[in-house]
Amino acid sequence: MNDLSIFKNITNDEIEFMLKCFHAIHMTYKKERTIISCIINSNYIGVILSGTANMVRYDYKGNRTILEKLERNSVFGNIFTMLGNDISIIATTDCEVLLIEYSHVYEQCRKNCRCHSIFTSNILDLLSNKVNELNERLEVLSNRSIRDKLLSYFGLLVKGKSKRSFILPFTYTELADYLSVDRSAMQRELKNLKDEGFITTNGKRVTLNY
Amino acid sequence: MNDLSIFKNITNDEIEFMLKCFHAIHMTYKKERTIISCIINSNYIGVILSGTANMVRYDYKGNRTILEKLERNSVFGNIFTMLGNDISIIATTDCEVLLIEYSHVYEQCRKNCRCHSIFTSNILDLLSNKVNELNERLEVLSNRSIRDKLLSYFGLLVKGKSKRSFILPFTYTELADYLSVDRSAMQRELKNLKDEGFITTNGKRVTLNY
DNA sequence: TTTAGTGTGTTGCTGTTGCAACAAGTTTAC
DNA sequence: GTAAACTTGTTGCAACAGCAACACACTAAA
Repeated sequence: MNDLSIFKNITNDEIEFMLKCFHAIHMTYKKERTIISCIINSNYIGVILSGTANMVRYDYKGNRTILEKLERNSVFGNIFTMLGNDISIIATTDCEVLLIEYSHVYEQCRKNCRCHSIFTSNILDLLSNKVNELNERLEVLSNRSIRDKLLSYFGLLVKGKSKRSFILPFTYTELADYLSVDRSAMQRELKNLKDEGFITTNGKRVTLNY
Repeated sequence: MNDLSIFKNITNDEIEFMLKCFHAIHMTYKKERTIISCIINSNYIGVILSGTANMVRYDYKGNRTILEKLERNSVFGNIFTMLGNDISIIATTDCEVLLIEYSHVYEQCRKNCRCHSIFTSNILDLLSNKVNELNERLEVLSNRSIRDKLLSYFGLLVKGKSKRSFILPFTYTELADYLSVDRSAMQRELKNLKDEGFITTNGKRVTLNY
């Protein structure tokens, strides 16, 4: 458990203690199921322990936007993204999720434990990371053409890596919904990029040749 | 000063003390000037005390994107948005800015003052707000057409208000760069919306008729 | 093993958008 | 008060993107 960002610098013993103190709930969800807190009206933080899920929104036209890909270590909840009628989280494989009521974090617990302040500081780090991710996502979406959206997103996926090659975390259908573009138009543009030699693909493996 | 979100629940006396403790710097910038910290490599938080500014990014094609409109009470800095070679903040009127080194916030000051923990908690609130704003911005940009981007953005501007009317915080040229669309195409779409009776405009005052 | 469902790849058509260009109105600075 | 710089409003044109449709994988369930 202490490999999770939310529990960074906290020992396993402390984590066990905290989970009781915070009344944390351990949930499992089958593939395709909607992950919603059983305590929908309260503020909670969810942590993905295993499996993958997509945070999605459907607009009034029925267009799906994939807001975020969630996997082990990902967090969600109202302090990160308000989940409402239009936004939901769908398990893309079987999932284990930990739910923590946020009120227990705000209200200093009686024992005034050391781990509590570390936990709060971890939440701050997670929030700061979230802001970063959103800024990157914004940079991708602010491109005016599908081509530039693709190249901008691919650029992010190789950032900091030595190889200019990666495995797409999405199906191509999902990718289109992540970039907020029409799938067939995106497919066409991918073909153009391949024909012009900018990229090479092999299934979900993409290599940038520039 | 204690009307500023970053100093919420802190008395003016305490603020004065903190500003010394944090080695805060008070800067002024003339209209059109770039607001950059004189301590560019360190982490700082900037607070706009007066005036307005735009956070902008220029892509490789020279397209400008307005990321955010800043005014009194707005904050910026690396924990919110990494300011680099491509992103900068330009004063749109004369500005007063307060710069606070973030290291002073992390490292608990020797006096272990009450206000310090309130300050940290305020930063957390600001981060959480920032995440919210970014999510809203994302919702606007994820619309596929200019029309839907406009309507989605206008919807945000009247959200929670009783009147379905507002003054645009941007010039129309800036608005196009905020929505990441071509200005003339946007102008054309605004005209369509007016012709179809969805909106009425009078200078920067926009009224929604639905 | 068959079938239903979903992802991938492709194309024609059409409406939308970006670009360039220009005129007219406004603001700012000298 | 005038010139320069910028914003607003408009249009034609060409490129692009969205939509619908279909064929062909591949996967998962019956």
